[in-house]
Amino acid sequence: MIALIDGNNFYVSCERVFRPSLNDRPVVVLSNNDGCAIARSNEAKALGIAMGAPWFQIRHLRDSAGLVALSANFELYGDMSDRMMTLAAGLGHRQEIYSIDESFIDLTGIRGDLAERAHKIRSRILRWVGIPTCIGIAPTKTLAKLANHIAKAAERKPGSYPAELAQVCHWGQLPSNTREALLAATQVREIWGLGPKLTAQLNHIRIHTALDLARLSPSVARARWSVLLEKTIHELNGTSCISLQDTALDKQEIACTRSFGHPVTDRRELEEALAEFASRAAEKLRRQGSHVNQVMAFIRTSPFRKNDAQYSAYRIQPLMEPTDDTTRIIRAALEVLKAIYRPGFNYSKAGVMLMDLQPAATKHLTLNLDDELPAPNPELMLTLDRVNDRYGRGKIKLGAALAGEKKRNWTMKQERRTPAYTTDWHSLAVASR
DNA sequence: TCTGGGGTCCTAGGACCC
DNA sequence: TCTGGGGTCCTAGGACCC
Repeated sequence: MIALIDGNNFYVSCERVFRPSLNDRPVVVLSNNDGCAIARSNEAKALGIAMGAPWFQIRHLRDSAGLVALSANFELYGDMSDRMMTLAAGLGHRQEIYSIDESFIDLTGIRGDLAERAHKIRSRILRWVGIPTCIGIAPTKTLAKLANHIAKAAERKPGSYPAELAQVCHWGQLPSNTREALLAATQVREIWGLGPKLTAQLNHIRIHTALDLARLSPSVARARWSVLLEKTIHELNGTSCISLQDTALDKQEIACTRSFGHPVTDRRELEEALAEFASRAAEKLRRQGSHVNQVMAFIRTSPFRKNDAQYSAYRIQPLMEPTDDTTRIIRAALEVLKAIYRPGFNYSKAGVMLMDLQPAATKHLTLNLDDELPAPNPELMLTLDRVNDRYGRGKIKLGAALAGEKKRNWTMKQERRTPAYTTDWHSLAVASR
């Protein structure tokens, strides 16, 4: 059996731990730039706020419905996630951390009543970390996701599901007619791995529910669509095809991309933004212990500004030799900008991606293949990372990423950010007497 | 006025080989 | 009129995830 445990409305729940006054109120957490809602409390969902709803479209609910909006505070969420995951691991012997708020846990070899055990872990996480969770238990990952989905729905809408399914749903314990009824009540779109495109195509051949899909021939699914859909069908029928991945693999690519707080036209400003993104990406690269062979950079206008002329371009810059040196990575990103920049556009977004990564250890000899480049400087990079780890991100930067005299239109808007309660001494909550 | 960011996997098709 | 067959590797783009 496999369990899927995840935090309910995770970002909102993290904020509520430190601001209990947000309980029972409609709350959303906004994406970078305060652009759109990326987490919603149950009360906010009840107001009809969709995932990804632009803030300017729902802002009126502040006055009419008491909606509270907060800027995303990823430092806080990451730390709360670590605490939650550590306790969740107690469910079984192996854990796959699937996202910031979800993990799969292998329950093989665990004796006793699994649902009871899940309830215990759940209340421990609630008590010690303050995050409410739901748990699905099933023989495959796809069914565990589905069971988790049911556990949440049963908690949120008590009338429409059997009460014992709320919070913890143990698929394996359900009678087969109940399982069938639940599959029939689940829309195809809600199944893990089925997005809008596949859903539309399946609906077209009159497959609407999880039960319909479970009855589709796997080989037909493979021939007409792909091996992914074939696996999903097997998984819905209880045959495990997607294994637990309990050791985190190195990233195959590393990206840093941002939308700008205001439109940017100036080339100098784009240079500054790309240099900053390249630096951030290089830090992630060194933390993973990898070297990069190709640097991709892009700039684009906003497709939402219908009256603006549109332009979007990217290019991949191969490096002379694999490196983790910020200076070289910035240089490559700026080479790309030189090639793709066109004046006269309102740029709204840019980014740097590091592709074709390899472990740093496999590089045996260093050739200085390009005389014009300064030699890589590992000591400088080490110092840079140490200082920034200790005193906060971006305290020291290389010249290209420094602000010019101009105002920085490209920086993010974050007007409603809460403090980093758990990772910054100066932001600790104070208990007053 | 105002619409996120960071990933993975699969497939089709082209280049190239003998 | 009619112009092989089979294989590998790589890449761009699509679809999906949270």
